[in-house]
Amino acid sequence: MTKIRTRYAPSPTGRMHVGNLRSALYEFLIAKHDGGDFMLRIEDTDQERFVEGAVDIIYRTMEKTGLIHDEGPDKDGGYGPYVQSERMKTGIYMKYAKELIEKGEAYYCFCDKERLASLKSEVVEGKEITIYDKHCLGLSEEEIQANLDAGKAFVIRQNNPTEGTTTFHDELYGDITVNNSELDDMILIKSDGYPTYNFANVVDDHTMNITHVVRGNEYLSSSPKYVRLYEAFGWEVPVYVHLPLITDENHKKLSKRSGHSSFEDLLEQGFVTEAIVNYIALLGWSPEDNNEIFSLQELIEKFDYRRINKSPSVFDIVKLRWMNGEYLKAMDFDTFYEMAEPYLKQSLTKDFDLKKIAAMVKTRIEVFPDIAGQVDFFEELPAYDIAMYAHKKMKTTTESSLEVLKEVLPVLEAVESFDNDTLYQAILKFVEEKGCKNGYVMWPIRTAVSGKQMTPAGATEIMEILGKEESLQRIRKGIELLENA
RNA sequence: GGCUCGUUGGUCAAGCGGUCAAGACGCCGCCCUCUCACGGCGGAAACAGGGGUUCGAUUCCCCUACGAGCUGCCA
Repeated sequence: MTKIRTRYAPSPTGRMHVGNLRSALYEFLIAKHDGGDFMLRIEDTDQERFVEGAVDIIYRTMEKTGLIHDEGPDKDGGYGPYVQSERMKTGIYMKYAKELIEKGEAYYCFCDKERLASLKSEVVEGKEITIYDKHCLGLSEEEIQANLDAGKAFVIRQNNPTEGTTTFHDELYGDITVNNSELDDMILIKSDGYPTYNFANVVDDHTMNITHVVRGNEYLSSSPKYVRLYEAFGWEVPVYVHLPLITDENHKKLSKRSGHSSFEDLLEQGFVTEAIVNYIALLGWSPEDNNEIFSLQELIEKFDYRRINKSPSVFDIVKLRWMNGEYLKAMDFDTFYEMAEPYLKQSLTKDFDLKKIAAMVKTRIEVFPDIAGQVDFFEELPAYDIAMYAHKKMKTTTESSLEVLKEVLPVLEAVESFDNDTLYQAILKFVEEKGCKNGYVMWPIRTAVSGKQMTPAGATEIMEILGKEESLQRIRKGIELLENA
C-alpha cells in the first residue's frame, strides 16, 4: 500500500472560511491517521481575486490550529514549487495543455467575448448559461498558426465528447455517472496564460503524487470533467472524497453574512482554537463512540473518513458556544486567566483582585466577551429596581429586606477581617440568632451590593472583592432606597 | 431550465432488514445551592410522502416533494 498523500490547496482570497478549514482538517486527518503526508499548495492563479496578506493568514491559521504540513512553499519535499504562480513560470501547465492538444483532447479557442455572448444562452435565476459550441475545434492547422502568429488572444479548451457517459467513483457518494453531452468544453488555459483551477488542480495533484483528493462537495458535479483529464493523460485517477457542505441556519452555503463564516471571525468572537477545531471536526463526521470532546491528537487516532456524513450540516453557533464553554472549564487556570485578562481589564478599571474574579467567571461563561456582562457591577453599582428585593423562594419582601439590611449592617461593620470566610461565618451566626433561612438575609445583601438579579458569586464573595468601604456603602444605599420607597 | 447530490427530533448525529429509533446542543422540570452558573436526575421532541421488494422496512429499489450544489477566462 502506498503512502497516503493529501493536500490542502487554498486560494489566497481573504479569511479562512470554516468550510475550507474543515477541508484542511479532514485532509490532514486522513493523511495522519494513516501515517501519510499532508501538504500545502497555494492556488493563486486568479490574480484578480488575490488578496494581499491572505497567504499569511493561511500559514498562521494552519499553525495555530496544529494542521502542520509536511510539504509546502516553506517546506520543500521535492515536489515544488508549491505555489501555482511559481509553477506556471516553469511552463508546466502549458506543456501539459499542448500535450492534450496533440492528443486531440484539447484545442485552441480564439473566440472573443462578443462571439461568446452571441452564443445561444439561457437566463436562469439571473445567471446566463451558455454552452460553448466547439466553434474553434473546426479550425485548420493553418488558421490556428496564423492566429497564433498574429498574436491573437487565445484560450485552450478541453475537448469533451458529446456522446456516451463518464463515470467516476467517490469514496462517500459512490459511482457518479453523467452524460458526456453535459460536459462543457471547459477552459484549461486562460487568455492571460494562467491555468484555470480545474486544470492546474489536476496537473498539480498528479505531478505532486496526491493519492487522495479531498475537497468540497461543490466540485462533485464537475468531477467527471477532471476524470476525463486524467484519462486523457493516461494518468491514474486519485481517490476522491467529496465533503458535504456546511450551511448557515437557513441551509444556505455559509457566507460572510452569517458573521461567523471564517476562523478569524470566531477568534474575534472569543472562541478558542481547540474548540473551533473540535466542533468543525464534528460537522459531517462522527466517531464510533459517543464522545464529542477531542484533541487534535485524538482526532488523528479516531478519524475514519468512511464515517463522514453525506448530507450537508448546519453550522450551529449555539453548540459551538457550549463546546467552547467546555474547553474553558477544562482549561488550567493560568491559561484561562491569561486569555481572560484583557476582557476583564476592559470592564474593570478599579483595583480589584482580577484573579479571584476570573475564577468566579470561569464556569459561567461560554466565550470571553461574556465576561463583561458578568462583572460590570463590580465597577459600578447599577441603578436597580427595589422590586428585586422581593424574592418568592427566599421568602423576602422589600419590607423584610429593609429590616434585615438594617440589622445586619452593624454586624458587617464589626467584622474584623473583610474576607469571604469571616463574612460568611458572621452572617451565618446572625441567621442562627434570627432563626431564619440563609437566603432570607443573603438575598437582600447580594442585591444591595450588586444591584443585579444574578451574579457570578454569592454575597460574601462579592463583598470580599468590593472591600469593606464600598460594600457597606452599597448596603447603606440599599437601605436608603428601601426607606424612600 | 438542465445535471449532480442530499432528506432520522429545532440543530449535530448513531443506525447499515427485526431496536421501546442511541447520544449531544438547545428547551422544560426537579435536586444541589448565599442568586446565577457548574454538577446530578428526569421530560417533551424525529425516520418528508407514496408505491414496490420482503415474513418483516428508518435501513434495499422506483416515483413525487422539498433542499442544496454546479452550470464563469472563480475556486
